[in-house]
Amino acid sequence: MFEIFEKYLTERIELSGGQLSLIRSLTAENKIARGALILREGEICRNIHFVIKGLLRLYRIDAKGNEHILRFAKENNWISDRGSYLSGAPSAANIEAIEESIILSWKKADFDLLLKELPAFRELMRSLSARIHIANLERLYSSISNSAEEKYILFIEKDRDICNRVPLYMVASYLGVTRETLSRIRRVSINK
Amino acid sequence: MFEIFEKYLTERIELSGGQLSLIRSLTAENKIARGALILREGEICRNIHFVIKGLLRLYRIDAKGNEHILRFAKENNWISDRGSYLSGAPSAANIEAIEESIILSWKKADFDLLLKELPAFRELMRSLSARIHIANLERLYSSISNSAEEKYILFIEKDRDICNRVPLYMVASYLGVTRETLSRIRRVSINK
DNA sequence: CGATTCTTTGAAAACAGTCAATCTGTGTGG
DNA sequence: CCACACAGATTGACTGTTTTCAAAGAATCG
Repeated sequence: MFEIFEKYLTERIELSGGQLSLIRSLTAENKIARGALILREGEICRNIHFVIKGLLRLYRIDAKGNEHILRFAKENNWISDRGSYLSGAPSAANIEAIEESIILSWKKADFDLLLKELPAFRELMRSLSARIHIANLERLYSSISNSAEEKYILFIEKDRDICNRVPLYMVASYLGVTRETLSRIRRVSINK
Repeated sequence: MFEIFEKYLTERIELSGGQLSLIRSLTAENKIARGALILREGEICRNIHFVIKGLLRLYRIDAKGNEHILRFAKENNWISDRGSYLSGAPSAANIEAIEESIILSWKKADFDLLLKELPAFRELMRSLSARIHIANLERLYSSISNSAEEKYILFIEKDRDICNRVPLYMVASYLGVTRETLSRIRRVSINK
């Protein structure tokens, strides 16, 4: 499965055989069962992950016991709780596999080594990080400026694939509305 | 005014006199009148700014003509439309001085040069960028999981200073509610 | 003081949440 | 192959929250 990641990398940056071997030598591969957690609230996020296959969600549980999904991660996406990963503080979030998934994982120390040794890799991470930052701002904007229905429509347009792969109550949780509200929005939207 | 920025820098990273001179030589200082825009919707954001004094806001105007504030920037904060700045695409946002402000500005090419030449500076920017990323995620979480009143309370706790310096309708716009709603929330909150 | 900008209020309508019940589809064990 | 259990989705009735629109009250500033 490392080959898929190798392809991901070489399509984006130039790496020598030796550099690829270095990366490979620090990479762990894991199969995650549907419903299993790779990060649990209260734990420190000590790894960064890359999704080879499958779909995961990062979510928190609020004081009332409601789940709120902050992000989905599918094939070719990176995932971790960045706050906890960088600060070493306990995470407030859970990361769960929605589908049976295959992921690659790196310990923070190893990943830092890669960033240090491989400028191109570091640059790739930086540009990804900028893109994610911008995407988050867009989502924030959508969340303060759009109605629930508009947010739903934007979400299908932007992430149709994810929308089709997760149950509707997770879409609702991602959008910040109840499942019932989403259900009613859809009833109306479909008749348009 | 560069001295204030110099202090900001030297409190955070080590820089030689020569390096500071290099930075200074590429820095432009500007005074912005209250209400003036330093970025207008449709323009490309070609500069990055550092606020020495004053307060600015970055906002967008939606299809119905409503303003939505994505962020405030006060003393010692950086501001630009990162999406437009990095991609060169026209910006969807405006940046306006809420108070008369003094800012330092760098052209993208010059700023890139500084990032390239000064590893410590680059590292500082990277860590700031990570912090902003995390703060944005928190805000997104708050926006999907909290009621309007909870968001308001969080905002005063976290940004009391800004809250006191801007008109309430801007707080409302930042929180994603109407001014009337914020007014009613406050009436209730104050009696608690 | 007068003009402008900002804030508050009221009443009605639109929107979203809650709770309880029902419906649908899927898969498992008998 | 059927029946049942289970997870997910929908519906209805009700409640609560937020918006909208229009008007009136502060506050600020030249």
